[in-house]
Amino acid sequence: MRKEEILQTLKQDIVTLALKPGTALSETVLSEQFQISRTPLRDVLKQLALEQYINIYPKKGNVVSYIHLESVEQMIFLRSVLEKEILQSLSGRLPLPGILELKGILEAQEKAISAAESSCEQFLESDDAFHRSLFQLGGRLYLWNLLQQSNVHYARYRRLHLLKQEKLQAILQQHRRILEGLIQGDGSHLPDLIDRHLREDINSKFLQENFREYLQPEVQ
Amino acid sequence: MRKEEILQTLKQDIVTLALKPGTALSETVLSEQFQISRTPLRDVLKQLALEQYINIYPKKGNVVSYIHLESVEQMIFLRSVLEKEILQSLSGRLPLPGILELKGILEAQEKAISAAESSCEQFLESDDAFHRSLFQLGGRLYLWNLLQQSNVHYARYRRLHLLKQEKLQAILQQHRRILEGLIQGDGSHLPDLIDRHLREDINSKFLQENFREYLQPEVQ
DNA sequence: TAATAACATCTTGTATACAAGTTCGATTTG
DNA sequence: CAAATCGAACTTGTATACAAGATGTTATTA
Repeated sequence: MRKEEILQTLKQDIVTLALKPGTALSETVLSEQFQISRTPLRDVLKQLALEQYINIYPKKGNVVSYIHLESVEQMIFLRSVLEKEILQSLSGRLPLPGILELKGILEAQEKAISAAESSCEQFLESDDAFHRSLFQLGGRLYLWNLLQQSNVHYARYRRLHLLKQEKLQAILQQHRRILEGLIQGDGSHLPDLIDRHLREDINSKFLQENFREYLQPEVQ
Repeated sequence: MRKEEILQTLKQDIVTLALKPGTALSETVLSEQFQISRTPLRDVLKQLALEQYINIYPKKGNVVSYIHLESVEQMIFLRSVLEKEILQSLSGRLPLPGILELKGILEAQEKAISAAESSCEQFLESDDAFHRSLFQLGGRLYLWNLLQQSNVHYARYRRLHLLKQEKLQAILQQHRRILEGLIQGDGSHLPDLIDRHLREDINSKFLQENFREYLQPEVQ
C-alpha cells in the first residue's frame, strides 16, 4: 500500500470513528500492518498530527485525538460567517449551471436519506458536496479546501450528532430553502437560514451524555 | 541546533524574503549546514511544505514557494469577513483591560514607525499584535492561530507592499480609528473601516512591476 | 551533423540499526 | 510492610547505507 493510500485510509477510519479517540497508533505495529518501513509511515503520522487527527507524545506514542468541542464551535462560527457572505454575493446571481448542479446534489441527497438506515456516510458526502458547491460558485473554493484541513473535530462531531436520524430530513429541507432563497434573490433571510443550519444544537447535552469518552476534557 | 529552532529559522528567513522564492533547499546541503542528519531535517521540510513555505518536487528537489496572489486575496477576504464580525461583537463592549492593551500596542507601533527606516519587521510585529488582540478579545484566538498556518503568501505580500514607507503612518491611523469606533460603540462604519484597512490595494500593479520574479505565474 | 544511447551525478525515498526516553513491575533494601 | 532502585520491554528519535528517479553530458552511431 502506498503512502498516500495509507494516509487516506487512516483519515477515513478516524473521521468515521472506526478508529476511536484514544486508540494508540504505534509506528511499529502500523508499519507491519501496512507492510512498509517506519520512515514513510512516520511521514504519514506527522501529517495526521498536523491536521489534528492524532496527537504525538514524543517517545511515548501516538493516539487518535479526542473530539475538541472548542474546535467544533470555532469551525461552525467560521463557516457560518463565510457562508453568509458567500450566499449574499450569490443571491439572485446564481448562473443556470450552478442551479442545476445544486439541484442535482439535493436529489442525490434525497436518495441518500432512504439508503441511510445503517450509515450516514452517503448523506454526509452529499451534504459536503452542497456546501462545497456554494463555496465554488462564490469563488471561494480555496477557502473551502483550507477549512477541510482543520475539519476532523467538526466532521466527527457531525457523525455523532446525525445518529439522531430524524435530522436528515430537516437538513435536506434547509438546503432546499437556501437554494430557493438564492434563486429568488431575496437575500434578506439567507443569513438567518445558514446560521440556524450550521449551528444545529451544539450546546445540546446529547454528546456529553452519550459520548463523553470521545470528548477531550476541557481544561479549566 | 534543534529541530524546532531550524523550523523557525527557515520560516523566518522565508517570510522575511531573506530566502527568495525559487531558492533551492537541498536536504543534504541543509543537513550539513545545520549539523543534523537528513531524517529530522526531512521532517522540517515536510512541515514547511504543509504550510506552503516550500514546494517539494519528488525526487527533484525543494524550492522556496513563489508568492501566490490568489492565496493573498483569499486570506484578505477571510480576515476581512472574520474581523468585521468580531468588531461588531466587540463594539461598545470592550472591557477596560482590552482597551488598555490595544492602546499599548498602538503606542509601540508608533515607536516602531520611527525606527522603521531600514526594516519594517518591528512595525509588522505590532500590527500583528493589534489584530491578534482583536481576535483574542472576541474569543477567536483559535481562528487567529488557524489562519497563521496559511499565512506565508500574505505575510510576504505585506512585506513587499510596505516598502512604500508612507503607508506605515496610514495604517497606524486606521488602527486608531478602529479602536476609537470600538470604544464609542458606534459600530456602523466599522465594517467599512476594516474592509479598507485589510484590502489595501491588492490590485495595484506595484508588485507585478517590481517583484514579478517573486510571484507565482498564474496558470491560464 | 543529428539523433540516440549510455553513464555520471545530482536529487529525494526507503529500510534498518541503534540511541534514548518512558513505563511498569520485580527485586532489593530499609 | 513500604519505599526505593534496578532493569526489561516498550515507545519514538536519529543516523546512515542503499534504492531509485531525474537530469545533463558525453560518447556512440546512423
